[in-house]
Amino acid sequence: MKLSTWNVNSLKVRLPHLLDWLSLRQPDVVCLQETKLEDSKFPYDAITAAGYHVVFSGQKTYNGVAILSRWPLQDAVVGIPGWEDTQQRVIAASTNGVRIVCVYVPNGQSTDSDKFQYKLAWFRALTAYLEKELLRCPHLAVLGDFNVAPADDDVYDAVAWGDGVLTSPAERSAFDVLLALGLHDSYGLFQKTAGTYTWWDYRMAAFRRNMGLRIDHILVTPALAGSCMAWEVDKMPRKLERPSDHAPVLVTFKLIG
DNA sequence: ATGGCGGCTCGCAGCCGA
Repeated sequence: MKLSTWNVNSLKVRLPHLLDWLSLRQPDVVCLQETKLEDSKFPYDAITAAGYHVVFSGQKTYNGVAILSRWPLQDAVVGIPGWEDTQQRVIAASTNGVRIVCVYVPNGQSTDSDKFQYKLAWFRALTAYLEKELLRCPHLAVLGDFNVAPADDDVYDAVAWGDGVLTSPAERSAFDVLLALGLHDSYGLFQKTAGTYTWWDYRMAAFRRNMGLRIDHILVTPALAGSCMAWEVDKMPRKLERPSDHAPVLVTFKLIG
């Protein structure tokens, strides 16, 4: 079973890349972020024609999330239940016995902004939500763009980034609190390689110079971690013309059944 | 090194992302 996550930065623009990538890599489950599409404009037909079931929640211009799966998707839940949010950043569903939670964590803009306070509040709400979900779902994975580089090794120049947004102690603490619920960052299950990133700025030839951050993550319960065989960031789509600034991340599981 | 890039919009400039 192969699970993946990809911030596509506009599904309208990136649909050809996505369809090519699905055909090439054949992931079983794909979580998408920043679709930037109203639900009425979601490319449902193209994705089902590619052999995937899909659930989605979007809005105009910003945000928007979706889950694609080879298997039927059941019990879809949009947003964080009981927590009001006008921004479409979370969708969850069950497929092939695994609870999938797709997240697009707020960016935060700068640590002294209102948007940063929203980011921290959002993390608290997500944590409370997942705490309950974990009680009933031993096979659960949280995939998405977390907008947090958990450690200095996840930043091409930790000194330059300092305590700013994406690397601040407050955000790293929020991320750690999430893991403390009983989730593993699947990247940490394997040998780490220096310079492993999932996002590169469009500017400054950042991708060519590997000036990136590891901010897209796949978190898994202990039951899933035990069958996790591989973690990978696929840099190929980042090399295409008009790429997303994020590359897809994949994990492979050896599951019974 | 946040500016350069690239997405979006009742667009032609400004907001937002990371």
